[in-house]
Amino acid sequence: MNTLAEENYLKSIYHLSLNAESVSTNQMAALLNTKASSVTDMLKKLAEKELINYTPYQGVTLTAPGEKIAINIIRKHRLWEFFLVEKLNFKWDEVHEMAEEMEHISSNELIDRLDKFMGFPKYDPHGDPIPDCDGKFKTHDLKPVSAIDVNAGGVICGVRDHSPAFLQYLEKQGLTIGKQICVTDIIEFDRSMVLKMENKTVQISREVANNLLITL
Amino acid sequence: MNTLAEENYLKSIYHLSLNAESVSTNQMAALLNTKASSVTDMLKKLAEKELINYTPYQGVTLTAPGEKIAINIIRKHRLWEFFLVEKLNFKWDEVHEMAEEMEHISSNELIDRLDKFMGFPKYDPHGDPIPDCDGKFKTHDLKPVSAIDVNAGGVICGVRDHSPAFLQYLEKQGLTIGKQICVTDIIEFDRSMVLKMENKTVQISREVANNLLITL
DNA sequence: TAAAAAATTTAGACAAACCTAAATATTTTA
DNA sequence: TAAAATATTTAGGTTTGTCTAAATTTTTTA
Ligand SMILES: [Mn+2]
Ligand SMILES: [Mn+2]
Ligand SMILES: [Mn+2]
Ligand SMILES: [Mn+2]
Repeated sequence: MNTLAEENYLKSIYHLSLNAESVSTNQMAALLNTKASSVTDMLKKLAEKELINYTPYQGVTLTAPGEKIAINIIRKHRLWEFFLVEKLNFKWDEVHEMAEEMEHISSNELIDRLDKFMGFPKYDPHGDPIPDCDGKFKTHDLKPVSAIDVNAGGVICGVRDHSPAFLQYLEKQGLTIGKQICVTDIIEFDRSMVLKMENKTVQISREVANNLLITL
Repeated sequence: MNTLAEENYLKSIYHLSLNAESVSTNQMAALLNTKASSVTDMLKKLAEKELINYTPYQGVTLTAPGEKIAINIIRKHRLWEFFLVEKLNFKWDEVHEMAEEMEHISSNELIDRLDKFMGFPKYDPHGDPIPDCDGKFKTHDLKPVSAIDVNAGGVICGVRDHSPAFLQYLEKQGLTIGKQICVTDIIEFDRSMVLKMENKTVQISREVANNLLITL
């Protein structure tokens, strides 16, 4: 099928496309921890296979077949993360690197059975939606905590930053998926936010508030 | 750590070493579906890393570190096969290729937790022993059915041939791991064997008898 | 035990996926 | 709107793991 490198490039293009019309060479190089010239080489190869639309200097978008492959990789990534947390008791900050490897196991039959084995979960441990075997999924409508006002609140349903450092911090504060929060104050000096939770109050920086997502 | 190709070579050397003092270049080329010259290149590389003992023209053996790596790959292979059969309901003839990929997932913590999740199984779906996290395992003392006499018998505990064709054939005849059998007759003409099982009788060729293993 | 046959290694290439440095195109800014 | 700055591509290499063809070593056989 496709090589591991090709799969990682397609997945990166998909992720970066969520925040912009088209994706630039440098964006990809930064995300993939590689050099712009290496990205250009791969873009030519993916364009040759008609998995991306590529015009030199103008950035790239996925074609329909390219997007299908990208979504399938993401499906595998998230299902394996769910497995690692729910069945093998890993913490949500420990699973990403393992899933980066496991997402390349090729069998679709395997992943469909894994999906069934776990009861067709809809969201991964970080709150991200898991595409079904046809690539369909719905995102709930999320807002960063930083975007809501005093006395408003909601349920924590996702994170923007998936780094272990951030996830560990949230865990320690009890700010995990499914928790109800309410903003009780915004400190004028640095715009940090005071959150009321079921049985305690925590104060988070603007930076943290930007990366913590809730549903209203 | 080691590349996927290196791991596959080490594993092959381990498997071939079970039937001979040292392993030849051509044996490896046949098993790995590659050319002898490619094998020579890799042997130099593995010798450089001190994972094998290699004298040109004289074949190879694993060093202690090389064997440790090989056994760990085999541990992963067999645990994933067990998972696929016991948890995802694959048949024993369907899992080998998937496990060939999964055995290269690098995390040992993952495999140790998988082991625990499944209750520390001792044998894989084909009857092969699963090394524990220290690389230790014991093989039960097996004989091919072809080596036993009329009126002798035992319990099916392994296979020598892991091909889907052979495994499917055994499945169809009910000759699966754990079944009790007894040799009731050996046909003089072609030395095929008649086996009595719990509630039926089957006749198998010499070829099949050579590849079916039992404990006495 | 010397030739023939077989096994193995060496030499020289190639594709994939990277890299650095140089060239070129695009965008920003004065 | 022309420099300057930035982004991207091209040119030329490297490493890994493969290949074919040729050379060499070992084993078999007559
Ligand atoms: Mn992840
Ligand atoms: Mn995730
Ligand atoms: Mn197997
Ligand atoms: Mn097996």
